[in-house]
Amino acid sequence: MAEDSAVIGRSGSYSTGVARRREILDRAIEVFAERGSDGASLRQIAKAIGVSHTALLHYFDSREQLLVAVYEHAEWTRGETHPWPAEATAVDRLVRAATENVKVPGLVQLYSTLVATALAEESGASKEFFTRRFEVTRENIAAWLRRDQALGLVREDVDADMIAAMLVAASDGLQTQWLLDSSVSLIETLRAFDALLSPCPGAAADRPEPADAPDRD
Amino acid sequence: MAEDSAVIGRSGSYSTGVARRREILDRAIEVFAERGSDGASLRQIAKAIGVSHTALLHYFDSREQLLVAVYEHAEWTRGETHPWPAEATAVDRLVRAATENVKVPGLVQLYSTLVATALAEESGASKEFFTRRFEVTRENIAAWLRRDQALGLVREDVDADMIAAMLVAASDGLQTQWLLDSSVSLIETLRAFDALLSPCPGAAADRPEPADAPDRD
DNA sequence: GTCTATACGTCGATAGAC
DNA sequence: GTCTATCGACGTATAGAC
Repeated sequence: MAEDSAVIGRSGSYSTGVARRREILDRAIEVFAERGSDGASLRQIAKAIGVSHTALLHYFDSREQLLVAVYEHAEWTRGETHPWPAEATAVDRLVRAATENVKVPGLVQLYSTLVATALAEESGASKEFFTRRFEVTRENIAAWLRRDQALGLVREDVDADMIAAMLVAASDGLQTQWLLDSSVSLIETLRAFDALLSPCPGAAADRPEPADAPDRD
Repeated sequence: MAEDSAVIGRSGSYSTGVARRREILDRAIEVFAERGSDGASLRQIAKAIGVSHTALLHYFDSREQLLVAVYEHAEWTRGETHPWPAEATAVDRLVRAATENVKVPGLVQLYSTLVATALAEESGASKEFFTRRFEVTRENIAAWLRRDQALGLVREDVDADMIAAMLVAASDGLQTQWLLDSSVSLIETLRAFDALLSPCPGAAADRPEPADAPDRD
């Protein structure tokens, strides 16, 4: 992920390892995007790439670690492209992420499968990855929420950390419901948080400044 | 589920089928509650019950249908016991359901696994069961929300059906996060919906009655 | 109807040859 | 680095005992 940028510029000889690893991940992402996580056995992924399934285990310790790496790589590849406008709110970011996710149902399926695996195991690659990932995601959203609060866009009588967990949960859960029944209005429902989180018009309101100076802690 | 009550009271001879089926489900629920969904292979469940694994397939068409039946039966068994106080709000009910769920992590794991399976398959028992289940759950919560709105407990500027989907999603997602990291305050975060959904103090407010007359449709 | 025994194909994983 | 061979466990199907 970050490590290879320090390696691939070298002589080109032993960089083939990480380059090949990346090729495998890129191709595996396509497999998931096209066929979903149904044909996701190690042997079927290997066949789609054109190698034996044991070859994959030379780059990844297990099937589970391969799948986690695929999801991580897909997320990273996608996140690289377009920057965020500075004025985007926390809900704005959730909405865009969800919009992009539903375009690739196979990856949402993969996400759901891996989270279920993480819940079921005593310990393992999935568990550690997703525990950490939820933690980071919650922290990011909480920071945006605090900025939104400082800007007067979000009511201040709620705890940003709790709302962050709630937003992540709602986003995940709504994507699940949407995949099962597309009549569930994913984006609209996420947008409903705008109304729930906006400061009440006649509220007490001893807000410090009208805008502009976010007092981050 | 409802069908057997019309059968088991009969002569007692051919009712042994559904009785045995029920025994299997009861024992399987214990297995999941004790060991989670890790040792959830057909063969391991059969061993815990004390029969060969093929015996299970005489009562259930496949492993997947057995697992769905286990979850359904566990949910039904639990729901039988205690009635709801009439004054409980939609959020109250979510909170109690979540409180009971986290007492049996194995069943939450099973739920998560089955939902992931439902998302991954083109069609199948899990997909149909959970699509329908989400639909029913959303409708129930939406009805409670509309009652809460009529009672003046929930703001009326939001759509009950959308909020229902949001509440189900948040509840599912928060249970997932809680299982991975118990520092996430599941109940408190669900309770935060009370503040988000309560009518704003100084809002426009052309509410019909102060309380007391829920106009159910 | 209830259940065991057996077999088939596939799975993730390992060991060792080239 | 990639292969073949092999392992035990899996879900499923079938035949037949009681």
